[in-house]
Amino acid sequence: MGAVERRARQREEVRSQIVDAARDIVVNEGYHALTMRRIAEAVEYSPAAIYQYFQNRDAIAVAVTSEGFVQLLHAFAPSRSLDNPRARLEAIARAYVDFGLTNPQTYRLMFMEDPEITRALLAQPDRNDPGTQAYLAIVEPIALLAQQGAIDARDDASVRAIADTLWVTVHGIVSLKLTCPTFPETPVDVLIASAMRTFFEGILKR
Amino acid sequence: MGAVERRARQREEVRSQIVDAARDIVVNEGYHALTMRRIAEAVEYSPAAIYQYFQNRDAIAVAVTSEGFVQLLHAFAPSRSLDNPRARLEAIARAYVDFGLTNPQTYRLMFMEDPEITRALLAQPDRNDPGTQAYLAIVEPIALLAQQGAIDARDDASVRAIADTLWVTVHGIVSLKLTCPTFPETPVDVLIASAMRTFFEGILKR
DNA sequence: GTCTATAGGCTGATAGAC
DNA sequence: GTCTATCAGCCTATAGAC
Repeated sequence: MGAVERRARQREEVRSQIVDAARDIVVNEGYHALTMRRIAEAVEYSPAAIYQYFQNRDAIAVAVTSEGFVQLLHAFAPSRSLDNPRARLEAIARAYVDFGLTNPQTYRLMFMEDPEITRALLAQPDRNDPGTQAYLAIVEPIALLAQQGAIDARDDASVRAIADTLWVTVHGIVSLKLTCPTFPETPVDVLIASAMRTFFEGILKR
Repeated sequence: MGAVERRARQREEVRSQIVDAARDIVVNEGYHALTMRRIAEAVEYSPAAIYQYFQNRDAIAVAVTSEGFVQLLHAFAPSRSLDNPRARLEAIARAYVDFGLTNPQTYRLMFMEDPEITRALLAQPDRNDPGTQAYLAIVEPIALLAQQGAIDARDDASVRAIADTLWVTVHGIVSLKLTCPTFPETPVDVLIASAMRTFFEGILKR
């Protein structure tokens, strides 16, 4: 026993060192700085060696982005204990914006940079990937509100339309602030409060 | 008369040929393809000659982006004839999303790529640049609604907070669709209808 | 003003030795 | 598996001839 498993383990070890190094480069210098040479330098291998572990640079970028979705899902964890669906949604929305603003380069990679990378992780029908899980964390409380009759949403598509409305709002806050930090001038906490208030006033029946 | 003015005119002519070529490259291939060599090839000059007209590549990118803001402002023009502030806002919001989706590479350059380029055009106190004009096109109808007592907005900052809420919403729709064209699945016309309905239900007093 | 030539970098990816 | 060496490009920007 052992030799095969040990080698597989060592291989995984090196792979994760590569992804760790790549993540550090992206976080500190942005996606544009993610080159095979820089990664190789960081893990103290030759650039050629990296290709034994990843087919190309894109595959490494996808691995880093995938980690980002895991982190985002983790950022949602505390909110999930809230029973009240509105409170949960609001906590998730704030966690989302907070995640994006505190991990700007990761967020850019996940949602603003290369559609191919984003598609590789979000466009799959697989309902167990972290990206879809994060999405469902938004959909579920909305479905609950619909069930309770608190909002108007006859079918599944209507529930998802409202969830997507919330998603584009928080994504809009993050992505605009990342590219235009000073204009518009509304501070981000005021902006998110206004957006949340407007959203709930807009969807809740009265 | 003549010699000095003619040279200035010719100079402007070449400058605008350069910007036109740069815009075509961005529109057809994206910002990453905007290189001095490609621009020079398109205008049939040597790369070195371009530096007689622009200090560097960034200055050309700023000029292209600036044109984008002019185009955006033009896209708003038809909406401005609408007297009803809500109808005007809704028309502007739809024009905004339409502009972003039909000019994806220009939109990326304006709002999703390089914060330096965006700042060069948006962060100035100058209230006459097209970017600020476009922003004011959103602020004004909101101020009107506030004046009419249709919404709750005591002061200027509150008006701007609501305007910014609308802006991040439409920006969120465009920028998410540009990077994730297929996920979320809500079609863009349904999404914008939901977002507009939610926004107005959310801000209008009843 | 415009050119050629070039400095001085950078990139992803691969062949072939060990 | 890992290396060195290299292919085959790409880039911005400038010096200096004309």
